[in-house]
Amino acid sequence: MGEAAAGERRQRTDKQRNRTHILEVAEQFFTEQGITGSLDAIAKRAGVGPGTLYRHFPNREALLAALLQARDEELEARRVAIQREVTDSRAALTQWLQAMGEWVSAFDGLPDPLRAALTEGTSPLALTCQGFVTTTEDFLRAAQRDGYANPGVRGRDLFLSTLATAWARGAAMADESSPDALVSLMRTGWETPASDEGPSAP
Amino acid sequence: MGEAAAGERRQRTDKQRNRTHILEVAEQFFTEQGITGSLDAIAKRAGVGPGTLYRHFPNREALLAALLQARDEELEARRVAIQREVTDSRAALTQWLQAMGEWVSAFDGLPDPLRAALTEGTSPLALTCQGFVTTTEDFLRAAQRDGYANPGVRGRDLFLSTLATAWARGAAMADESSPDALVSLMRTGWETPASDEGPSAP
Amino acid sequence: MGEAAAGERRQRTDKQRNRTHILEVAEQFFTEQGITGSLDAIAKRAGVGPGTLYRHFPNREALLAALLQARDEELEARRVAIQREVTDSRAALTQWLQAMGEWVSAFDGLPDPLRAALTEGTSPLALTCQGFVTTTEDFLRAAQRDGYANPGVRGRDLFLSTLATAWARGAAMADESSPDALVSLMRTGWETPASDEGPSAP
Amino acid sequence: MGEAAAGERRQRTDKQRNRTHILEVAEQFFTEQGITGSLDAIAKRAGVGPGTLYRHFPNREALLAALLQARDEELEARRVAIQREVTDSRAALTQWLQAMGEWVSAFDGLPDPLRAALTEGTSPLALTCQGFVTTTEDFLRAAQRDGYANPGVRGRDLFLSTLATAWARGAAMADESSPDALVSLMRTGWETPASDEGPSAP
DNA sequence: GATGAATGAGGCTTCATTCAT
DNA sequence: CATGAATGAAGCCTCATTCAT
Repeated sequence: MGEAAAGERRQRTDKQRNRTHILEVAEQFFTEQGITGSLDAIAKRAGVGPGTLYRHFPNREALLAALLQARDEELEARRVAIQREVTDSRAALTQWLQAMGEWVSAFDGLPDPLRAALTEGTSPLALTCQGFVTTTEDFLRAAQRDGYANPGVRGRDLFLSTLATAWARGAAMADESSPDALVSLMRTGWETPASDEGPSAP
Repeated sequence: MGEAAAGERRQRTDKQRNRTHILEVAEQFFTEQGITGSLDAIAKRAGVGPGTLYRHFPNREALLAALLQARDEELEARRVAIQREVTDSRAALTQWLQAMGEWVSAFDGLPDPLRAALTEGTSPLALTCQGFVTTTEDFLRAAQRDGYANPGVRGRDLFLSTLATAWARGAAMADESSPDALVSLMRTGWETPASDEGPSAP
Repeated sequence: MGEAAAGERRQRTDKQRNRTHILEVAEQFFTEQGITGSLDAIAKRAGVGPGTLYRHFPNREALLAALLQARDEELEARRVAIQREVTDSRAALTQWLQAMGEWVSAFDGLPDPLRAALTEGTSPLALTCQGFVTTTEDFLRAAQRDGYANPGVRGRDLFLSTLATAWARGAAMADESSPDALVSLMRTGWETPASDEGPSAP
Repeated sequence: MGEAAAGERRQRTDKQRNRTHILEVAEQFFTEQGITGSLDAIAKRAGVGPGTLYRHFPNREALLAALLQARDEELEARRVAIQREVTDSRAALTQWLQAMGEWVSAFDGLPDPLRAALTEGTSPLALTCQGFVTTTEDFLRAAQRDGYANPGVRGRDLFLSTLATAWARGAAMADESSPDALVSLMRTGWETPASDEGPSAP
């Protein structure tokens, strides 16, 4: 218990540095093994006791949230860039969806807790999700206003669809073309645009 | 064949009965608790030892595969009915996608192993998946031939998309409109059909 | 997980023998360390995996109950002997209380779960407790009928008091005379019998 | 002493204030949750670091001892009142025992460390216990001198018995009559006063 | 073929205690 | 002196899988 080898005790490093280090390790770990890997293993790899990990991040979701927050800034920057540089609201929405799609594909298994957070609200990830939905709504609204996007579509649906697409991409998608196919499906659907008359020759 | 010893036949009968019973129990169990519950619990509920379960189905996927195969007949019947009764290839594809969507939503969590089976091929579920893809291709080909479906779309993509939609539906989707929204998204996409000219203001 | 070193796998011994062995080990362990020792440690000492211990005894109380059941027979024999051989109902009650007192002092800390079981009823120990109360009531009733025991006293109180006395005895009672003192206190109280007149000088 | 630096005095004052606050919080905490709760939780609730708690009270027993010492004054007052106002030594002893019984029931689980302290002597609670024993001896001696209490009884036994009774009362004693029953048992015992002859009708 | 006992790694979590700052 | 991050042993429990009977 308390009588741990005192000599071996890791010097108290700067808390922030430690936290950062854990995050780095977790990032790598999740990248390799997906987000369901053991937290203890992360602690071990980071060279800290499980209690330390627990102190910083009381559960997997909290760790995940912290991890994603760091990446958030990147995405935020991308969002700003799109809004600033892409004047075409259709292209803007497309690019935003792609950026978001990449983001939620960061780790294998990530879409699952995000989906859960979307509906449960109690998760630390809920805020992140909400932000995504809101931003998507912004882009979508512009596209709809310009007649580029179907009026019935909601931002939330697009986010969920993006999650689903990322989920489908999964860990190892042997078929490289599928990811794009799904994105494209989400964009144009499988149905040919309804022209006034029926198909050419039934 | 016919002259098999009575004892052997009796055994076979028992074994078959056992297998069937396990499947029934598993079906109920998975329906209630999702597909990630403990196999031991299923064995216990079925009144057999875990070894027996294991003998029939060496792992969770095998059990799942057998379970789905049993349900297959229902879906197969639906497929036949669609092909026989629905002459419009677009409606046929739509109905098939819906049927498939319901099917892969049978148990909470089912889309995950199905996706895995789609890419790994070694899974006992792979065959099932392949059957879906093939059937989807059939319907899709007809719709494409009639000009109802975009030519670039592949059966595999539609199946994967159906899986993704089922995944998004998930266990508890508070927002009831989302499932339909996703299906519709998959069908028509978010983008407005490209008319000849661009939107009012590019 | 499942890929445990197969060669080292302990041969499946007779289940009963194994169970008995665990009980023996637990008995010794609890005797040494009190009943709050780690169950994992018991498993380890018994040379079985924690799962095995858990299979036989799903929790500490169950293990305890099994352990006590074995001792129960001994106590039961003692009860029968007292009832058969001790004609004096006062002596009989006294002896029974002593026997019970020894029984509940079997392990350090045992009185705690027994007390809990007495009030909660859901514990596997509840039955045991109830049996004690009932038997105590039998002896007590006889003593009361013969005018040896105060009418207001209830069997349940005597059992609880016996528990409390055992608790007080605790692990290490340096003062050897205290246990007896408490028993005697429970028997005669601290107050001098109320004679007709008050004391000599108030 | 008087010429101590102002800074030092300020520190001392702060420290004292801190200590007092911790005690208040601990009192409430133990009252709510029993004495086995986590010390960290107390520190947190008190708004100090665990190190601070530890500095003031090197372990749970020390904290408890300090806590009880604070409550001691109340009991002490009660003792004085009894000694001053209750002239009947029997009533005095009774009242003291009751006061003490209430005192040791202050927190759920308190009797355990007190018992330990009684036998181990090294505990910070030992002094408190010793005080109780001594006071009990005083009251008891008077009662014995007046012929109200049995000569063989010792103060220590009465204290231990009081502890045991408090333990039996425990957290949730469904049966409301038991506590009183035990107290009364301790007072008069279960046995009818030994008259010269045997019982009325054997 | 059926059984179900056994396995045991490994997940999560808690918390008394230390000690750098 | 106060702080609170860090420690890490240790507890509990689960469950896929094996294999003697």
